[in-house]
Amino acid sequence: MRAPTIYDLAEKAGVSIATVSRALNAKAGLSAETRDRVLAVADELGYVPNGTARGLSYGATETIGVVVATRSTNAALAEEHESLLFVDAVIRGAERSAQRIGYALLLASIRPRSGWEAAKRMVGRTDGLVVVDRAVSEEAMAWLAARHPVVALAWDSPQGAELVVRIDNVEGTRQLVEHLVVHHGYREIGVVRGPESSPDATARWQTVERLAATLGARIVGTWTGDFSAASGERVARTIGRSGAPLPRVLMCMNDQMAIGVLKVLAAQEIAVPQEVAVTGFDDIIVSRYLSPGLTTVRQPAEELGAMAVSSLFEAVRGTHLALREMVLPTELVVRSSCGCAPQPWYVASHEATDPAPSPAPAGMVGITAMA
Amino acid sequence: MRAPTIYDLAEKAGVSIATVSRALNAKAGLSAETRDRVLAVADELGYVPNGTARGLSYGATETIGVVVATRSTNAALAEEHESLLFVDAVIRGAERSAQRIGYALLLASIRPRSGWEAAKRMVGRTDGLVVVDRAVSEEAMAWLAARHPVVALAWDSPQGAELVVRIDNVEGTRQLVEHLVVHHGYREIGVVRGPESSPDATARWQTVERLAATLGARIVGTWTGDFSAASGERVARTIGRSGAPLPRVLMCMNDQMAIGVLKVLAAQEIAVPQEVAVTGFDDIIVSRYLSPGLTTVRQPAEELGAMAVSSLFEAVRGTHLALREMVLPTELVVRSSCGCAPQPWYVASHEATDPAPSPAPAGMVGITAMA
DNA sequence: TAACATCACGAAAGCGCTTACTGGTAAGCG
DNA sequence: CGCTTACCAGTAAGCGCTTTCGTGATGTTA
Repeated sequence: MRAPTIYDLAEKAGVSIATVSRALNAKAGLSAETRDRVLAVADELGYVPNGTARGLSYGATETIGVVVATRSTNAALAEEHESLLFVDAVIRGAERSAQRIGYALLLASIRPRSGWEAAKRMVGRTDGLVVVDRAVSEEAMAWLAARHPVVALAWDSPQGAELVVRIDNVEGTRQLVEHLVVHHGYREIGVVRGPESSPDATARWQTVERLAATLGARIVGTWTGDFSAASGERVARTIGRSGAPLPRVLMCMNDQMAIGVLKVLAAQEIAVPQEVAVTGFDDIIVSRYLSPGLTTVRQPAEELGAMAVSSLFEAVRGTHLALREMVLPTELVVRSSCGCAPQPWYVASHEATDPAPSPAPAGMVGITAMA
Repeated sequence: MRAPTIYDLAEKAGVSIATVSRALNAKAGLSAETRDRVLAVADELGYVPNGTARGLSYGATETIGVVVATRSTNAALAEEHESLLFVDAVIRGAERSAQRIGYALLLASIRPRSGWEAAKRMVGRTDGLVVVDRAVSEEAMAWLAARHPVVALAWDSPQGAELVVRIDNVEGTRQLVEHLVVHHGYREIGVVRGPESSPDATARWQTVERLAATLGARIVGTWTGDFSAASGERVARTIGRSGAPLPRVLMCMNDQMAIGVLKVLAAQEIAVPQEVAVTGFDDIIVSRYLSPGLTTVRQPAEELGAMAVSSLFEAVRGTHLALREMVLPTELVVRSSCGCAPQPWYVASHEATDPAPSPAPAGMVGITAMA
């Protein structure tokens, strides 16, 4: 049972295929009766347009590709899942945005030893690509960007990408450090850093270092994790074993490591925030459900994805866009792990359940032409 | 700058387009020199095949669509994210499986008031569809399945779907109840149920009810949530306000509700598991990082996605498949919220960090012909 | 050496659609 | 009344690829 084509519709409606096409695409220059007749037949036959044929003829796929990285080589390991929370949110945002403009979303994941063939193939199947968080090498990025509209997401300044969409790590970190040092008066800071390879981790750490000096606090120790909760655990146990006094606050460069740290501290019955305060970065979903609730910096992951797709769309549509960088704002989220009083119940309840109006989509903090 | 086509390659290599096509697709009947010459030219020009043209000519898109639901109407609300954890894992598994067979993955989300147009459109752009967790209505499912290969994931027996892939809720629940009643000897069980509309929730609840009776335990109360952590909070506060004595164990029909419950209990300084034990279902990522670690039942979400795609592929390829149902096994995950001793550190560490060999992909517990 | 199989490649059809271009009819105008 | 214009709808080209069929060259057999 072959799927019906416009030829079938044309025959059944007694018109030409051109007319069918015009009716289906709501083009002008068709009488209302003809249009309705065609649409009725289409409905009756359960017609669905063939996307490949349409794309070939129209000259555009109306599809946008999202390229993400799956760092772990082992699909069954927890660390893979963990590191992907951010990516999942980005994908959701991208899908939402794509659907709004009538585009489809094609997904490809780059695995450690898989090479970037999957990304390459997407060039011939999409109108543009969103490459998330260094999913491919610089060279691959340059290759892709040379022949396809590409936006780099959460990636500072890759070669060739027309567009960069990222968050304002500096401002988010600044607010957090200020809260800890100025508001709480903490003077001794321990830092759980992220992987060297991560631009986010680097930007956050450099800001902590710079601001701590400025504000009169001291970095009393740094440890390096890989952004996974497991690495947070490892770091916390290392600190415990060292016998050195705990810093007054442990700033973790993302939430997942903070979660690992909190778990170790709870097991060792070290009171948070009384003995040591702990903070994260990202505001992943569960952070609010930890005890104590994790003070962190919210990163608009969905908005990033949505913004990437919509700017890509404009780049494809619009005549041509200047090289641009979009920086989305972050937001300090104060819960109780920093030493602030726990929120009263109704607040927590409100936060989690209230169908309050959506916060306006994160606006752009700055759009700067890149040199 | 137009993208190079096989015509460009043909001209530059001095052969016909047929030969180019044969070289690119590694077809037989080509001399090695010719093949290499064509491939060299393709490489030089940075050729990427046009997927739409290929699909149109070849008669298959080599794409599989995944249709998921986004229940929340408000993209910015936490509940949306929460309910999607499972879906994210499914998508990852599906993508992995698709990539392995050289397929692309197209993603569409059905939003509350968006209708199922997005799913309909996918029929013309894919070779098959995976519909997750009642993302579309029964009628829509029937419509889709009537004209496209469709597999229903985590959805009992929709009209028309050729394939159903789901987990063994009954066995997972059975193990959990047995652990609580037989091993721990708990006799008074409170149940935090999921939404009526969820087949998973229903299957789990019915199993609890049946087994409790069989094993001599009593259901001392049931409350209904909507699978979100926020609803878990609400339920826990309701229980607290009621003044009634706590059941010895609160079985939550998924992890997210358990997380909400745990948060309230922690805030009210009710000791878990000493005063009340708490369990979940799903084994989402963070469950192991809670204090106490959440005892739950692991649901192989990624495997579900992978299995759905690979069976769909076989259904498309193979001559024709009988109606089938695939049931993936669940696994009881004992942590400390049930009253078991906390795992020694090295175990937790191992669980989270060790690059141990992947557990064998979950095998099928049963493949049964559906009537 | 004739007859025939095999091999390597080219010519051309066609996948289902969009979109110029074209034409035919009715209305509007001087 | 002859002409232009507007409105509808049909004809046909072509998007970039795969694949069938055909053909000349080469190798094989009696």
